[in-house]
Amino acid sequence: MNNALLAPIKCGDCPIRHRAVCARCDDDELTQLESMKTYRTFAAGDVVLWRGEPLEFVASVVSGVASLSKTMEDGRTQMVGLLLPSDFIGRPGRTEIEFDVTATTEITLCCFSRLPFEKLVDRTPHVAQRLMELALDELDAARDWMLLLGRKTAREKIATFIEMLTRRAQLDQSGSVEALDLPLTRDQIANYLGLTLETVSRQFSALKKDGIIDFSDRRHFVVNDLAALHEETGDDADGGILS
Amino acid sequence: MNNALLAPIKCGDCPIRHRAVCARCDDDELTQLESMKTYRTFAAGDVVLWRGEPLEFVASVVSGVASLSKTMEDGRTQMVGLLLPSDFIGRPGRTEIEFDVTATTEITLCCFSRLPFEKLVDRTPHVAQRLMELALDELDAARDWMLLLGRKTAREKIATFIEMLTRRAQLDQSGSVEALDLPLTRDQIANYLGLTLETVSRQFSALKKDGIIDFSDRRHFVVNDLAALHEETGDDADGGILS
DNA sequence: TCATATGTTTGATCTAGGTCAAAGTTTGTT
DNA sequence: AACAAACTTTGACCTAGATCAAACATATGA
Repeated sequence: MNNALLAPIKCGDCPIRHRAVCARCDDDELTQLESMKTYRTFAAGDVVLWRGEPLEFVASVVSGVASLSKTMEDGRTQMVGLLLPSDFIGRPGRTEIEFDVTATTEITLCCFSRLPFEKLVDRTPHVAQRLMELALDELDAARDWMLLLGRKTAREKIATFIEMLTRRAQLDQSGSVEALDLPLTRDQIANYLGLTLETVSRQFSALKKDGIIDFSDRRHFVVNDLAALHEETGDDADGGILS
Repeated sequence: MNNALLAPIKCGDCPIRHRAVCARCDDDELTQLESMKTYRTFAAGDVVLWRGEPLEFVASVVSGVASLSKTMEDGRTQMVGLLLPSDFIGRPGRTEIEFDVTATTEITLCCFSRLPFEKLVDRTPHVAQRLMELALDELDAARDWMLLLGRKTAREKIATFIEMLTRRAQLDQSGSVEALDLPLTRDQIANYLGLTLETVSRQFSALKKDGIIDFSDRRHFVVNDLAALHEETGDDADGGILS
């Protein structure tokens, strides 16, 4: 199978590459997708989807960041995923989700109505194949995170998180060396890493004191030494966390 | 779509229902599957697949239990999944895995060579659909486990684990009330739950002291009070962990 | 501009679960 | 039966990270 043909492509005027769509889609398919496309914007803090709510659309993140999270009865919450630009929301064949999706920054989604989209998927096996790819990528990411949650120290967790944000930013913005956006509050980061917000703050301070990162303000950081940062993640040389 | 048609069915003389195969498979497809089927048995402790090793086969677990695990350079390990009878091993479109698969008890797999199986999948969209279902189930299970690893106490983790084993046993053996098999050592359970083996042992002792479970020997337990056990899991009434 | 709300940092203290150590159990082997 | 290897339990102690508390920033709005 030709991998180039499976590479994600741009779709209309979206600034991102839709991972669910690829160069094997013919013009007719792309036109159909284009015609069912609508944009939706949510403010930081808005809930995009509640757990158990019927799914009306699938979507790609065009800009901004959203979180997937699970909450226990007593309020303890754990993020189970982060949606960054170009990530896909949708579960082929499922009509609901079992976690909340919340915008952590202002976010714009490129939405496709679920039913027409699924009909298109049923007719086009290579799109179905691509969605399977995405599901397996998410599964790999979830399992990497299980290792992080179960076995890493607070410092390793923070280093892994910053490295992941840096990698993603490099992928998307092709290597700008400016300060990067920290799209979550300390509290949200804590919920992502299985820590408390105080521990997150302390570890940020420690990494800063050690000269590995710097903060221009509390929502923007710079990595001074990527190799040193990687050393702190606990992952082996080639790097465990991807996507 | 008719759900009954998507229910897993028995395949030849396997004592389990293959989740990857369903009643929509026609006789021709079933015959093809039957012809590419081989059984493999591994002793407790054997590695079924190493991380990074090319996948030669996909398989269903017929009997016994295997674990999926990730290991850090310094030896810390975290299980990222358990394979119980009827579970499926295989990643459509992927040629390798990024975790180790190890038999934790003697295990028998019903294997299908990967390439012929994938060709069959490509020809039969409903099997592809079913594999997508399985991937999404795994993803849901992984995310439930992320909540467990990130936010639950040792006691809640142990209770959740025992409840999960009990649920699965009820599903498979239709409600026998005898002692259930504990298919992992204390050390393996610790690696599954993000704990140490000593903590696992102490929590087992505590639950026993509280009359919630009993041990006939160290590899067999009885749940005296399922409702009380559920109370200890931290999950809400309807129960979070499925699979 | 001041006031109030929302985040963040830092310090002091506490504790769940880890670590270290030793004694029991079970299982398999000769 | 006796020994060894593997696994489990229990106790004593320790520590990473949680909890509690207070000061400090930064933003929003009247």
